[in-house]
Amino acid sequence: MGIAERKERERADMRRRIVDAAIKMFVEEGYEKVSIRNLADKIEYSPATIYLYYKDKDELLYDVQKEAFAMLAEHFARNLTAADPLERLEQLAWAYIGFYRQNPELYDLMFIIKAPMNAEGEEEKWKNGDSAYDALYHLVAECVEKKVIRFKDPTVAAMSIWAFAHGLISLDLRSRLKVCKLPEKTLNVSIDDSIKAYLDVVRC
Amino acid sequence: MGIAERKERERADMRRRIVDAAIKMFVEEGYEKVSIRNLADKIEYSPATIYLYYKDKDELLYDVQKEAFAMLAEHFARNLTAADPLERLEQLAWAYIGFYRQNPELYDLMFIIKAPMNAEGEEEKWKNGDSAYDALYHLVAECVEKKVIRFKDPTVAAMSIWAFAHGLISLDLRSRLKVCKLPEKTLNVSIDDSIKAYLDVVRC
DNA sequence: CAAATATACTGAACGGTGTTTATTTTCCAA
DNA sequence: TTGGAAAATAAACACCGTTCAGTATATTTG
Repeated sequence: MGIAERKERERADMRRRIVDAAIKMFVEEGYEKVSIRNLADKIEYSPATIYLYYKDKDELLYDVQKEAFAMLAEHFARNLTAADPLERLEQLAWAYIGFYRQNPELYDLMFIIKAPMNAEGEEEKWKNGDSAYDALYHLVAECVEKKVIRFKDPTVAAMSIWAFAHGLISLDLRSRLKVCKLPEKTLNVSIDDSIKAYLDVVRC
Repeated sequence: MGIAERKERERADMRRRIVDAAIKMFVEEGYEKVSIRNLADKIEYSPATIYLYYKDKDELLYDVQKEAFAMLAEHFARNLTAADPLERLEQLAWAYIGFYRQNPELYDLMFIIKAPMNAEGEEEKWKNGDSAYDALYHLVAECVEKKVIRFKDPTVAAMSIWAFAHGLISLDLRSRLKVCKLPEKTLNVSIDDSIKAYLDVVRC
């Protein structure tokens, strides 16, 4: 009777193996190289086998995205140490951009690439981003309540702050900041300066 | 001797025909459907012919992107009417998001899709975005100079404001704002509210 | 005007993608 | 040991961007 349980365990193990290989490929070789065939090669199975464990590539990427968000959550936990909410908000901002700089390909999957959002049938939810957004929301809500930032509504504040950071990052990731005509060397500096300036503007 | 000129004109005409068809397909069918084969079908030539006029798809999309930026420039020209710089900055913000709502697929090509940035050899420039960025920069610089916004440095200010608007739009375009748990109906309202709140925060 | 050459175009192929199906191999219970 | 279920796969389908050999058309030359 332990057989059904073992089968289930083996199934979970295989899904783990697939997702782990995919994460590794994302980080080491980039999104473009993560094809079903390359992935199958990496885990030494045939491409068709992957479809016994995932209904399509979108569903697989949804799981990879989930893993990436778990990494972000851990990163936040390590870096959000201050007691003061405003200080913690600054730590959140730097942790966020720090995560992007360490894992640009994963950032892409989490916030830009369309594929993983096609999983989860019919606009139900998108649970993967919940933990990260909740962390932001509750922190921002505390800042609004204690009147340390110039926003009135916590939902609007959270959306705005997130949008600003994501906007900067995604323009950088897609080479659109070239237009600002800054020497390549000083571009990262300018991004950091923009974040500092934003925090100054937002602060009460 | 008019032959060389006519040949050149015919070549330009063909490139026009290709770009026009591509723009049409972008707007009507979306990025995914714009394949060389579909495009060739649309203009009633063989796929190989397109490669006589464009070295690869990236170069073609670069020209489509250029066309899209021309449309944005026209959109700005129609909507930036106020004399007061702060008021004009608000008009710019609403014109920007208005353009996105009218042409989400083109916005994608202009600011998110990687392909067109692979054209133009070796990190030379990215001229397509110049006119739009210049419009933003000069307006923001005027606002900084006249001390109507809470930024000190115009470059940082322009980057920040652009990043905020783009962040909001690109999160919306890629369905990441789902996480904010707002009824679909009120999501657009929230985006508008965020922009209004941002303008309030930025204003002196 | 005819022949030679340059130009414009295309059919077919190459190597890649995600995905499906028919078939084979492996495992486990009777 | 054998029959049937489960797991894995080889091969194919329908796409994709791109290249190349070959054909048809237009132009220049003798």
